[in-house]
Amino acid sequence: MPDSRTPSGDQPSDQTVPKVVVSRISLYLRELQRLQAAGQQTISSGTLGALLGFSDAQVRKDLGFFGQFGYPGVGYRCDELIHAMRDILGTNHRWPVVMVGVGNLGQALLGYRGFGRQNFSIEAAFDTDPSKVGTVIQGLTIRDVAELPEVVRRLGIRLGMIVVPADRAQEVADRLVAAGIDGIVNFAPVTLTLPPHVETVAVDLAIELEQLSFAVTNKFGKPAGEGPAGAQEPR
Amino acid sequence: MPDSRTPSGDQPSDQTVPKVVVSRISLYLRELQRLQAAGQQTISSGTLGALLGFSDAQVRKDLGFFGQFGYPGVGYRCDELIHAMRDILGTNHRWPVVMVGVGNLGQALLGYRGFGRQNFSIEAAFDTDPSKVGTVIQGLTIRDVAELPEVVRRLGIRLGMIVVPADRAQEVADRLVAAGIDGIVNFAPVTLTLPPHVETVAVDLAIELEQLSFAVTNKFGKPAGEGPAGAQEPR
DNA sequence: CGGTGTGAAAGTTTTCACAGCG
DNA sequence: CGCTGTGAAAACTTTCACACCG
Repeated sequence: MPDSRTPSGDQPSDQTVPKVVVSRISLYLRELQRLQAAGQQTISSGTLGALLGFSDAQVRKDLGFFGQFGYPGVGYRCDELIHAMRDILGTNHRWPVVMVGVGNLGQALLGYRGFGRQNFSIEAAFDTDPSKVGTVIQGLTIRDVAELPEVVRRLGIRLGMIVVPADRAQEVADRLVAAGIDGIVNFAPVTLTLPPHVETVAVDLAIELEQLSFAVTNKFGKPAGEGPAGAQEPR
Repeated sequence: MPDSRTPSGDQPSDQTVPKVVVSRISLYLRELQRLQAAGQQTISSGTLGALLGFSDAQVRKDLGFFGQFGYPGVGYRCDELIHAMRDILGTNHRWPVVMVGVGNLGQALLGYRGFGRQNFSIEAAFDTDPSKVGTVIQGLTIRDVAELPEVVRRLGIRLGMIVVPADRAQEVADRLVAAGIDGIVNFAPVTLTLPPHVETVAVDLAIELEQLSFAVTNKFGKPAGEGPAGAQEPR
C-alpha cells in the first residue's frame, strides 16, 4: 500500500470491525498457538482457513481489517501473527478479573486453566452466602460482595464475571458497574440492562444445547450435500 | 395468508434459516418464559425486542421464518409462542445427553439446573481416569468411556458434551461419533474434525473473555478516536 | 387504534478474481 | 511459482414502510 516495507501491523483500521470478524480472530489465534506449539513456522491463509472451515479469502479479509501481516508467496509467520492478534484482542497484557458467585460453576471457572493461558487471571472472587465468605477456593479467599468497590479500585480491575443465579444477576451487574468495571461476562441466563459504556458478553449454556437441538432436529430438512469436509463451525 | 383462521405455527419454512435467527429464537424463548412466570399473558414484537435490544421488525421477521404466531392489534400470546418456539427448537420433548469428562467443569455442568429447565437431562457421564470411574457425582455413577457405545444405544441418546482437555477432545469426539451420536457441544478449546452428518456447537470460555477484552480495549477507538488495535512493532 | 406480516430498499458480509510481489 | 491484499460482485441480513386486521 503506502510503501513497500516489511509487513507489519500498520493501521488502516478505522472502519468499524464486525463482531463476527473478531470472534474469528480468536479462532485464528487459538489455531496458530496450536500450530506454533507443533513447531510450524509459517502458514498460508488457505491452510489456516481449512483447519477451521473458512475460505482463504475470508481469512485474508478478516486480517485486512487490522493491517498487513503476510508475505506474498510465503504466507504468515506464526510468531508474528500470534503477536499481532494478541495486540488486536488486547491480550498481550495480563487482565485481572473479578468473579461474583462461587457456586458450582463459579468454582469450576476458578479452576479453569484456559483463562490463564490467554492472559486472564481471576484475582478476586465474591459471594453473598456467609457460609462461603472467608473460605478458600482454588487458592482464593472468597470475599463479601460489599468489598467489591474497594478491591476493584485497589487492583485496577476492569473485567468481571457474573456466575450467580438468574434472579440475582441484574443486582450483581449494577454493583459491578457501580464499582467501575468496564466489561462483564454474564453466565446467568438473563439479559442484563447496562449503561452503554459497559461492554458485555453473554454465555448461556442451555442456549448452546438448544442450538444443537435445533440443528439435529432439522438436519434432515435441510438442503442437500452440506459444506466442505468436517470442520467444526465456529460460533 | 391462505385463510383467516386462528394464528398458529404453520410452516412456510423451507427456506434455510440463518443461524443467527435461531440463536435469537432462544433468547426470545428465555425472555418469554420469564414474562410468563411474571404473569404476563401477551406481548408485542416491539416490547419483546426492546427487552433484548432488538427492533420490532427483527422480532417479526425472525418469527416469520417459522410461521404466523401473532394477533394483529394484540401481539403474541406468551403461552402459545413459548410452545411454538419449543417446537422450533425441538425442546418440547426431553433430550437425554451424555457427558464425557468429569473434571472441574464437567462436575459443575452435571450440577447445573439450567439444562433441565430447558428439557435437557444428563443421563450418563464418562471419564477415563480410573480414580473417577465408579465414583458417584451429582447422583450419577461415572462410567468408563469404553461403555459409551452400549449406553448411548441403550438409552437412545443423540447428544453429547465434550468436557475434556484440548488434547483429548478429538479422540473423544471420534468415540462419540462411533457410538452414533448426532450432535456435540464441545467445551474444549480446539476445533474438531467431524463427519458432515454430525452437528456441533463450540463453547470456548477463554474466547468469550477475549471478545470482551477486544470490546473494552477498543471502546474508545470507536466513534472518532484513533488507534484501535493495529499497533505492532515493525519487524 | 395498536399491532402483525411482508415485500422492497438499505446495509452488511462473503466470495470472487486478479494485480502485484518475493 | 505460490501466495497476499483488495476492489468489485454476489449473497445475505436488517430495516423500512405500509396493507391489512380485530
